[in-house]
Amino acid sequence: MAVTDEAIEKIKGMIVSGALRPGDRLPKESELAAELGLSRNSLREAVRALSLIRILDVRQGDGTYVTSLDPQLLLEALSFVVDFHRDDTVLEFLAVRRILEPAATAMASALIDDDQLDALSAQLDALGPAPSVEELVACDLKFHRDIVGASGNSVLCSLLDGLSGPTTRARVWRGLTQEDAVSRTLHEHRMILGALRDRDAEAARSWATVHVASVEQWLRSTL
Amino acid sequence: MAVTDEAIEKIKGMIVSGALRPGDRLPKESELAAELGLSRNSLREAVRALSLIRILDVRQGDGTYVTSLDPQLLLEALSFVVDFHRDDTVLEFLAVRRILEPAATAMASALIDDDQLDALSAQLDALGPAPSVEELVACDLKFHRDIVGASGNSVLCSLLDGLSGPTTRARVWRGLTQEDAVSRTLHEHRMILGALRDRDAEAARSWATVHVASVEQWLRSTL
DNA sequence: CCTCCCTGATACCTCCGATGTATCCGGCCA
DNA sequence: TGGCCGGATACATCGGAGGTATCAGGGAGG
Repeated sequence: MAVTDEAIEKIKGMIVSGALRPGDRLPKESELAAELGLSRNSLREAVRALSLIRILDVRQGDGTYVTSLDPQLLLEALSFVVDFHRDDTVLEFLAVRRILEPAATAMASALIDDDQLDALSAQLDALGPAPSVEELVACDLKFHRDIVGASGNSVLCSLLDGLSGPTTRARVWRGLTQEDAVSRTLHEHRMILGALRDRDAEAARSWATVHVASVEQWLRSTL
Repeated sequence: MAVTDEAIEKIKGMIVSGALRPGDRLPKESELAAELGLSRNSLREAVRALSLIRILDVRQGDGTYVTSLDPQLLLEALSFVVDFHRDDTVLEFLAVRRILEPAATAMASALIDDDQLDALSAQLDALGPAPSVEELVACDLKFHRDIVGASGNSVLCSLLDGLSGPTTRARVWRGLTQEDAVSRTLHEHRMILGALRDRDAEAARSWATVHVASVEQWLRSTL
């Protein structure tokens, strides 16, 4: 195995074993390189790779630190990976989202509090009578993100966040090509919100399923 | 932004835009470095980072290639990230798996063919009367992987594969500490298989839920 | 006495050039 | 024809030099 890969494994080992804790500072490049038995150049490759997936946080002039290792942070890297997928696999991502999103919405129905519900209502009302496509997509993303965030499972939340990336483009196209998609989407949002207010987990789950499935159906017929 | 990060973005852009296709070979280090306007050393950091998450495949003495970009390959990187999570977030991962696995099992009930069902049966029968913990865990992983693989959704399959990593340790502990876990697990496996043979999606979903939930419950009571 | 600016130390950033090593391919020999 | 061998190619690794961002501490000014 290459020395750089060894270094990646060793640093990973130090973190997993607990020798390095979240927020800890690593020895400076030259020291760590000497400690691991490789050149600074090769060590930098290892650090850069771990930095890309948010394991390490490098700050010039300061030092290199272990990140918080929060699920949210680590799964952020997922969206980077997801960006590389071509359109023909978008349907598979959407199918997974269709499984997760209804479950998350149902979970949220039991945990979301009144303040959050009011905020969601205000958010929907804030949309003008003729919103732009960009506004609509942003609102849609925030609406679902807030609900999933109330599910109480940060892994689930981050995962859905990452998976929603590739469907965003699809939503834009849909807004551009399908006229009644806007009003239908807003209606579905209000129905989901209503189900959450009623603490009706099954209704919330069903409306979320309908919501994702409509995008899926449209996309399937288009490709 | 640092030149290395710029290089990462540029290479990503070349792939996403289609200028570089899966399997394509990149220009050699020195040429690509000149093309992107940075040193070979800095370029190597970018390439190494993209190599860690399976976007690029570097072969010494040959060249650097774009991988197939299959969802399976890219989500392999997920398990690397998941390894960094501490035990206190295992429950959240397990909760996500509890959502996905039943859905995948239900999907498989409609698609799995007789040969695959026979293979699963043979696999369960192959376990001796007193299997070791390692054998049991390996068998358990393979059993679920094969079923999820029959769901027809490779993204779902890879995702579950990645998420199952951290629960593996839990399963080992369980096998070590809970006496009747072995026979109960095997019984649940047979019931899942029976539901698949009957093409009974709802029964398959329920047995899969029971299966994951039992691990979740045990883990919750232990931590 | 407190605040602001400057300066030095520290640590990462970027580059260059050289050497080692694995792979591929074409020519040579049996 | 088939296998062996050496050159060409491209990545792997190294050591050092100069640049830049950050932080902490000291001194001038209010």
